[in-house]
Order: sequence, then structure tokens, then C-alpha cells
Amino acid sequence: MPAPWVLHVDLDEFLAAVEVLRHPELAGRPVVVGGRGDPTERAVVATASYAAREHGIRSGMPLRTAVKRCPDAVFLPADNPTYEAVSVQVMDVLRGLDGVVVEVMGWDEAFLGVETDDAEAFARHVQDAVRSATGLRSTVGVGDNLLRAKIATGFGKPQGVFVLTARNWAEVMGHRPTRALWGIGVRTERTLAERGLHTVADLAAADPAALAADLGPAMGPYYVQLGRGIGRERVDPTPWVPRSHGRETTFQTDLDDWDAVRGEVAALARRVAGEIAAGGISGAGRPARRVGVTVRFVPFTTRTRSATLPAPTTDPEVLAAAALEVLERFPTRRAVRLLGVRAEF
DNA sequence: TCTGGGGTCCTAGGACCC
DNA sequence: TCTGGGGTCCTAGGACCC
Repeated sequence: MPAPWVLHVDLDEFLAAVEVLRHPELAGRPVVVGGRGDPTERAVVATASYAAREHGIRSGMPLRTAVKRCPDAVFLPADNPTYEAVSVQVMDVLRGLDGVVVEVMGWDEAFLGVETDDAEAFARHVQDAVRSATGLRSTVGVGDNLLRAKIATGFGKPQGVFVLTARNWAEVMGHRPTRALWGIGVRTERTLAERGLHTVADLAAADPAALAADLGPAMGPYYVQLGRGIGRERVDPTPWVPRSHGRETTFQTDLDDWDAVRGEVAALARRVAGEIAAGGISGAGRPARRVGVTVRFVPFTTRTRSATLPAPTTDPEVLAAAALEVLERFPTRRAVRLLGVRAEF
């Protein structure tokens, strides 16, 4: 009987690869996608091509830093509608594979559930199918659950296949820092280190009850499970139901006029209302039950306020008025670099 | 390195109710 | 009356991920 496997398919340098597909002359060059493609603006790198990464350019890095590291790089604006369309194509290819269940994780990645006698061969088959249909290269992580498949992908980059299961978990992961786990970031790595837990093996051997007391009733025991490589085994193809939808803007120059701040918040709220009313990709036509406002003050302090609406709504004027009321609850009127409005369903 | 934009989930304290 | 215990909602913030 064929065994159940989880595959994690991750497109290599996705945004940069899409740009190279339509600008073939850029192949092999340092390509940086992000913001409006102007490296003098306040914006960050969304994706850097592998050639750009050789210059030390990384996702999340300010474009201004990236251009210093590689002045010859090609800077392109993020064209989200195009990436979204290509992503849909890729996911359709995956769903068209025989006998697979697909759980989409983002534009450029998905989990596949499949029963097969040869998971590595199947992974190669997936890569070939995506490549021939779209021209995009991918890496596939193979595991006995979603966590291990996801982490395996990192070892297969680029264009490779890597298998991570209960069999080789301790050998591959045990000596690595806890940060190597999917779900542990810099902060949690530090918190765990303060308790003497430095490696994945340390975490695997920790007492879940002790961590629950320190890190919370859900998160503490969950981290121990992460250390042991234990996670969900069933790929769930149920379409995602969004919990919230919002928009935020960083201003190229700080906003110190609070009449202008109010105007921007109202405009963001009307935009969000329009998007959730239209349904489409993110809002599904459901009314907002809560509204949240984010203010990033100069230099970078970020605060949020939110309120439950008297009644759920998609009305732009109602949402704008509610967002403005929330805005009034911020205690200071200092200069602002970012504003955001989010609707919760 | 002067730090985007779109999200999700967890936690903790207080309010409020029975 | 000096003081319980559970349940749920609201809210702000933290952490993480793509």
C-alpha cells in the first residue's frame, strides 16, 4: 500500500522569476522587486534574484540599502496583480496533478498531500509539471507532516528535493538553533535561550508544563512539539476564509498635519469598505464587525486602537466615521509615517 | 540597514454577567 | 456582608509568517 506523504512546493525567487519570464534579457542579472521600483523611496525588497542575493541583498531590506550594495541591480516595481495571476496558474497546475490534495499557503507556496511509493520521484514530477506549464522553477520539501515538509524545503533550495521525516529529524535538526524551526523567530529564540534552551534537541527535551507557565498555555507546549518535529499530518484543501482585510500606507514624507491624517484615515477606511463590499479575493462580501486603526509615529513607534462596530457594515461612510472615532482615541498628535485601517469580520 | 504591506494567532487584564 | 468562581466579550500588544 502506498504511504501518505506531505510535499511542500515553494517557487524559487518567485517575483524576480516572474519578471525574468517577461523580460528574458534580465536572466542571470541582479533583479530586485519592491515598492515602486525607485530605490530612493521608503520601501523594502519583496524578492531579490539569486544574482542579487550574491551582493547581500535580502527580502525586507530597505531599497536604499539594496542599491548601495549593488548599484547595478535592476529595480522593478512590485506588480501584485500579475504575481497573483501567475500564482493562480501554478496552483491550478498543482490541483491538476493526479491524486493530490492542495493547501495553498501564499502566492508562491503550497502543501500537497499524496499517497505514493516514491515521494522523491513524485516531487520531481511536480517540479517538471510546474516548470513546463509556467516556466517557473521550484523546490520541494518532502515530509511525514507539514512542519517537516516545510522545513525540508529550506535544505532543498534552489531547484532541489529534500526529505525530512521522523527518521532523520534528530540528525538533521537536533544541533541547529531553535530559530531554524518554522514558528520560532528572533524573539522566541532569545526567550528560550534565557531558559537554557539553545538547540532543537534542547527544546525537544524540555518540559511542556514548565514552558506553559513561562510562555503561555498554548505556546509553551507547542514549542516543545516543534522541537520534536511533530505537527499536522493532514493537508486541508478547504478554501481559506479571511479573518480580516486592511490597507496601510507609509508616507514618503512624514505627515504632521492632523487634518491630513484624518483625511488619509477616512480615505483608507472607504477603500477597505469598497474592497470588502466587492468581495473578490480578500473580503468575500462579508461586513466588518470591528475596525482597527494603526498609527506609526515618527521615528517608528507603532500603536493600534480598535472598536467593535454597533452593527456589521460594508458602508464606506459608516466605516470611515468609525475609523475616525477610533483615531481620536490616540493620545498624541505627533508626526506620523504610516497609517493603516483594518476591518475584521 | 532609518526600517513595506498583507495577514494570522495567542495572551492577559478588565468588564460584565450569573 | 470585605468577598467565589466560571464564562464570555472587548481591547492592546506581541510574535510570527509570506
